[in-house]
Amino acid sequence: MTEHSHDAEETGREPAEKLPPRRRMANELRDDINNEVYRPGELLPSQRVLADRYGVARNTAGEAIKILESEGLIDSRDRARPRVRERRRLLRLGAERYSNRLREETGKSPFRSEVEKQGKTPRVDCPSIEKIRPPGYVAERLGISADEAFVVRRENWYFADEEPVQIGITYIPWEIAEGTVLATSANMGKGSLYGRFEDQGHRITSIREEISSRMPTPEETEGLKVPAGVPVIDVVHTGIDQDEQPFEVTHFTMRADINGLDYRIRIED
Amino acid sequence: MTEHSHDAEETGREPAEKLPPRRRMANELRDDINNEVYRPGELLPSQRVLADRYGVARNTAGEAIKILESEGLIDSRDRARPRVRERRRLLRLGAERYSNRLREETGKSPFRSEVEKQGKTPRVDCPSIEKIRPPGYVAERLGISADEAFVVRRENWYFADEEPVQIGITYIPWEIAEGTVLATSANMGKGSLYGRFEDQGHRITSIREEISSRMPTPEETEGLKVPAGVPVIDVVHTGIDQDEQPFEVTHFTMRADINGLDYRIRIED
DNA sequence: TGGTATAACTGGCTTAAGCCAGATCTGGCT
DNA sequence: AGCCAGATCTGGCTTAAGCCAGTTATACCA
Repeated sequence: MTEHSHDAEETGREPAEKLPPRRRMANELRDDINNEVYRPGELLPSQRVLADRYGVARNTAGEAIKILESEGLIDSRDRARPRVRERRRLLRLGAERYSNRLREETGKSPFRSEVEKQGKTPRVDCPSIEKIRPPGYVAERLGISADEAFVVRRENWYFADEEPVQIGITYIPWEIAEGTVLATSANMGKGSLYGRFEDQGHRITSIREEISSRMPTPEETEGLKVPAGVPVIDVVHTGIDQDEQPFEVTHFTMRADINGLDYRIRIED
Repeated sequence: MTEHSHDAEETGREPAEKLPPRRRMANELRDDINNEVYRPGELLPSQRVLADRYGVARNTAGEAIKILESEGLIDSRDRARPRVRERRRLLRLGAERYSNRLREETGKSPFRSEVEKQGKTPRVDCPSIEKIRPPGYVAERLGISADEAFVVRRENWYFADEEPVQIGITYIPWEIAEGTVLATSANMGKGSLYGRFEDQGHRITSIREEISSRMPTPEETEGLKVPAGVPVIDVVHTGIDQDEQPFEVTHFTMRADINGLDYRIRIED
C-alpha cells in the first residue's frame, strides 16, 4: 500500500498479513489505482517489473493483474501492456425513446440522437430478417403459441463510431408483419420501426421493460467486443398498443461499460 | 452471431485446432453444461480427474474452470468441488413499488411482498443513520450544494432467507429529515419510508431511475456474498414530489443473480 | 445410534522454467 | 521525411512439483 497503511484501515478488508501474495498485490495495486498513483488511461509497468517490485514470481503478478481485470479496473488488449481503464460516459437510454411525439418531430431514432449527443457517429445494421417460431419467453410475452405461431425476427446491431455497443432482436407476430416492410426490409423509412407499427394500427401506448444483468457469453464477448470484467445488460422490452395488446418484443443486449438506462416514471396514484 | 452456416459446428466459434488448451477445454465443458451433460446443481469431476480426461495439467484444468466461473456458469465455494450454477428466479422489482395506493393498502414494503411471493422470509436491516455531506452525484440530483448542505444517510441491507440480496443507501436533505424519525429511527412505522415523506408534505409523484451494471468491488463481493462471475446492478433512484422537487435519492446495489427490474411504463404521447 | 477423530481428497496458490506471438522500439536506409 | 526490417520486450499460456487449508468420507467408539 502507499501512505495509508498501518493498523487503522479505512476499507473493511482482511488483515494484509495472511493474504495470499496475489491478493495482497491486487489490493495494493487497486489502492494505487483508486488513489490515482496509476491514472486512468495510463500503462501499468510490465509484469516482470511489477513482480520484482512486489517480490513475487511473474506468474503471480499476472494473476494479480487478472484479478483487477475481472473487476473491470484494468484493460488488457491481447498482448499489449495493461492499461488502467477509463470510466466511460454512458449512453443513457430511457423510455422517452418510445415517445410518439418525439418520433414524429425528429423522425430520428433515439439511439441515434443519444449517440450524436456524445459527438459520435451512430450506425445501425440489420444483418438478418427471418420468419421463425418464437422462443418461449417471447411467445409468452406476445400472448401467442410457441408451437403454432410464427414471428418475424429482426436482428439489429448498434454502433457508435464503428464500435459495437448493443444488439437488439425484435420479434413481431407474423400477422402484423406480413406483407409489410417489417417482414422484408432493413430500412424502416420515416418514423422508423414504430412508424410502421402505427401504419398497421398499433400505436405504442405502454411498454414493459424487464432488466437483468450477467456476464457475456463468448459469442457476445467477441461480437460486441466486450472487454474482460464488463457485464452485459439484458432488456426484454414489450411494446403494448392502445388496446392493451402486446405487438412486439425486443431483446436488447448491451455492453454495460457503455450503456445505461434512464427512466423517468410518473407514479399513477 | 447467428447465421452459423458451415458443416458441423453449432456455435460460431474459432477453429478448435489452434485454441490454447485451457480455452478448448473450457469450450468443451461449456458445451457439456449447456447440453446438460452436467446438470445445474451437479458437482463437476475434480480438477485432477478432468485434467486427465482432457489431457492437460491440473493447473490448466483449473484455469479452464476459472474461465467458466468468470462467465457465471460455475460456482466454486472456496475449497469445495465446483458446482454447475442453477439459474435462480429473480426478484423482480418495478416502479409499482412506489405506488401510493399499494402502500396505503398493504402497508407493506414492496421488497417484502416480492420476497414473500417466492416463499422466502424477508428482512431489512438498517445498520446506520448519519448526518453527512452528500456525495457529488447525490447533491446534483437533489439540487443542493455538496459543500454547504447536509443530508441524512440511511443505509439499508435487504435479505431473503438471511441471504443478502441488495443494499440501499438513502439520502434525504437535512431540512426534510430534521426532527423526524427519518433522521433518527430505523423503524419507519406504517407506510414505511414514503409514509414519512408524506407526513412532511412530499408525496411521491414521479421517479427517475438510472440503471447501470458493473462487477462488484471486493467489499461488495464480501458483504453481499456475490459469487464469482456475477455482476451487480446499480440503481440511482430519485424521488420527486408534487411540486417537481426531488426530495430523496436512494442508491441501490443489487446482486444480479438474484435481482432484476421490471418496469411497466405508460408512454405519454 | 450418534458422534467424532482421522485419513483421504479437493481446490487455492505459488514458484520456476520456458515457448510463443503479437507489440513496440530502434536504427538504418531510401 | 518516410519507411521498414529486425531486435527486443510484453503478456499468454503451459507444465510440473509442491505446500497448505478447508471438505468430505470413513471407520471406529461410546
